[in-house]
Amino acid sequence: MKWSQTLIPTLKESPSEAEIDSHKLMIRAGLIRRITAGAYAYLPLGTLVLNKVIDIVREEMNRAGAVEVFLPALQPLDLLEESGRLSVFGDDLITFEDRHGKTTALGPTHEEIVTDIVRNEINSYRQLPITLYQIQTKFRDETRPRFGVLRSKEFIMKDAYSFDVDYEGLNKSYKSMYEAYCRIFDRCGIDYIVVEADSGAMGGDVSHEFMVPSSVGEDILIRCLKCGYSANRERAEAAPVPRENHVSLQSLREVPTPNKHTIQEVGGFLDVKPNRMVKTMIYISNGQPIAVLLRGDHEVNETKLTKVLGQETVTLADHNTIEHVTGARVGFAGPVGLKIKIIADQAVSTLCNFVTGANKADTHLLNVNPDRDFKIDQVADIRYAVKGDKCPKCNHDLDISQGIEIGHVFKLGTKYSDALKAKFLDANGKEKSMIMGCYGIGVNRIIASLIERSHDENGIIWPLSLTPYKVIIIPVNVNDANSMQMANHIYDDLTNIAGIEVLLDDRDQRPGVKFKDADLIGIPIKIVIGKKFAETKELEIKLRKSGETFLTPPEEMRSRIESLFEMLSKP
RNA sequence: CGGGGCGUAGCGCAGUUUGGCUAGCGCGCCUGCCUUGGGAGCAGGAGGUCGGAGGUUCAAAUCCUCUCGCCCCGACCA
Repeated sequence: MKWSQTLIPTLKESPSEAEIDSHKLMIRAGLIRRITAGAYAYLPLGTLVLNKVIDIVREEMNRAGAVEVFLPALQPLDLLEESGRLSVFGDDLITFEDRHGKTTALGPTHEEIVTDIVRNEINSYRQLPITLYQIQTKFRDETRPRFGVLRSKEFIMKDAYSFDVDYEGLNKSYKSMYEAYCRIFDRCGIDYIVVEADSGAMGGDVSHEFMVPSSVGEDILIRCLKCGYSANRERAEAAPVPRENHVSLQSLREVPTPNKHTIQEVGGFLDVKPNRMVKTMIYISNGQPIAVLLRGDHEVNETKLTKVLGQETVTLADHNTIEHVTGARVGFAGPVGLKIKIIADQAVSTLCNFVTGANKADTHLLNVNPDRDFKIDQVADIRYAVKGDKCPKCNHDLDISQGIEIGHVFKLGTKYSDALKAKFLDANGKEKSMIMGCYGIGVNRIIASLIERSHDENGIIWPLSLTPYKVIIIPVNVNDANSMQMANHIYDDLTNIAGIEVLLDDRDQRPGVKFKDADLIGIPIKIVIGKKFAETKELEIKLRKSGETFLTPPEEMRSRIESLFEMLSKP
C-alpha cells in the first residue's frame, strides 16, 4: 500500500479525550476515531490489525476443532427471560421497540442463542460433543465506557460454546479451549497470566481468566510469585491468619464514642488500629438478617459470602433493619448480645481483645473476645485478600496487581441447558442435559492491551504477528527519481513476489515527519532510501523495537528481510 | 445514578471572572519559494451556527434559564 492512497491520519498532539497510553496512541496513530461515547470507528490501519487478531483467533479455534457460526446481533427478550438473565443484565442490556411494538435486545453475549440452536438441532449423543464459536460485535450499555476500546458499549468478542455428554467431555473441551487461548495470546505476542476466577452464579467448578498485567487494568490479580498461585480478587484465598499467642484476655469495657461510626473515625478517636477492630455488617440471607464479622481493615467478599451461605444472592440490610436488629444507629453494631446468626471471617476468629460497636448509640466496646462475650456460629473465609496476606499454598507473601481481562474460559455445567432444556438422549436412551462450557476473548482488548505493554515515547511497537504492515519503505526524497525508482522496485519485489505487507511512504514530506510517523504507527522494519543510497547504492534497514540498523545492497534486500522476520518472530 | 470538569476552525488551546471595535494563537490544511536523515524556514491564503434553544441588554463566546454532548472520580461491570 502506498501511503498517499490510504487513510492514515496521524496526530502530533494527544487528543484530550484519551487518558491512557494505548488509547492516545490508537488515536494518534490513526487506528481509531471515536464516534460517540463507547463506540469507535476503525480506520484502515486499525482494521488491518483487527483482522490480524481475528485471523489468529479463527485459525486457533479451528485448529482446536471448534466450528464457526455467525449469529444475529438482534435477540428476542424471551430467550433471555427463559434463561433468567434478563434481570441479570438489567440496564446493561440495550433494547429497542420495533414498529410492531415488540422489544428486541442487541446481544450482550450469545449463550441463549447458541443453546437455542443446539437444543433444536441436536438430540442425540451421537451428535456430541460439539463446540461452536463466533466472532461478533456485542452490545452492552456500560455505565461508564472508558479507556477507549478497553471498555466500550460495543465491542468485538470471540465467544465459543461447548456441548458435551458428560463432565469428562467438558473437561476435554475446556482443556482444548484453554490451550487454544494460550496459543492465540502467544501468537499475538502478548504477555499474559492465567488466574483462577470464581464461577459464581454461573455454576460449574472452574473458570480461568487470561489477564494482561497493566496498571490501567480494572481487574485485580492476586498472585504468589514464589509458587505461582494466582487468582482474581473474587476468588483469591489467603492463608489463615494465625491465632495470637500468649495474649491474656482483658475485661470487657464500654466506652463512649460520640458520633463516630466508621472504622476510621472510631479508630482515630480511640487510638486503635483498624486491624484491632471488628466491624459488624448486617446482611439479608434467605430473607433472614445475619451478622457478618470482619476485621476493620478487611472488606467483605460477597461472592465468597454468597457461596458460604449457599444462596443465590445476599444483600446488605437497610438502615431500618439494622436498627431493628442491633437496637442502635448504623455505625454502632457489634456481635455482643445479638440474637441473630453470626458468621465471622477467619481473621476475626483468631483475634483477641478487639473493639466493636456496642449496639448502643455513640458507644463501643473494648476488649471483646469470641466465646467469652459472644458466640460465633460459623467461621469462614469471606473477605478479599489484601496486601500482607500470605499465599494459601506456600505461605509466601501474596502480590497484588492489576490486569486487563482479555479472555475467560468457563465450565458452565448445565445452567443454560437446564434452563433452556437443551437435552439429548444418551446411548441408553436416557434423556440428559448437555454439559456446557463457554469461552470468550475480547478482540479489541487484545489490541489495546498489547499497545499498553508495547510502546515507547515515539509510538506503538507492533509484534510481527499483528502489525498492519511488516515493512515501511521510506524514500527520503520523493523528488529524487533514482530513490523513487528503487523504492518502487523494492516495494514490488517484497509485495508481489515475497507476499509481504509493505507500506510505501510516498508522501512529499520532510524526512523527520516520515520517521516520526513510521515510529508512531509502529511498523517493525523500516527500509530507508536516502543518503547512503546516493553514495553507495546501499539501503538502510532499521528495526523499530531495538533501533538497530543494517546496510544492505538492494539485491540482498529480500533475503535480508526474510531472515529478519525469522529473528523478530522469536519471543 | 452521585460528585467534578469541559464544549470557541480538522487537532490542541487562549479569550468568559469585569458584556464592547473585524473572535485569537500553535499544529494541521491550500498556493508559491526554499529545503530534504528525526515533526524546517519565508510569504500569501482557506477554514468559525463560539455545542443548541430561549432570555436579559443599545450590545452576548462572555450574564440568566433550559437543553444536548464529551471527559474524569465514584457506584456498576454474567
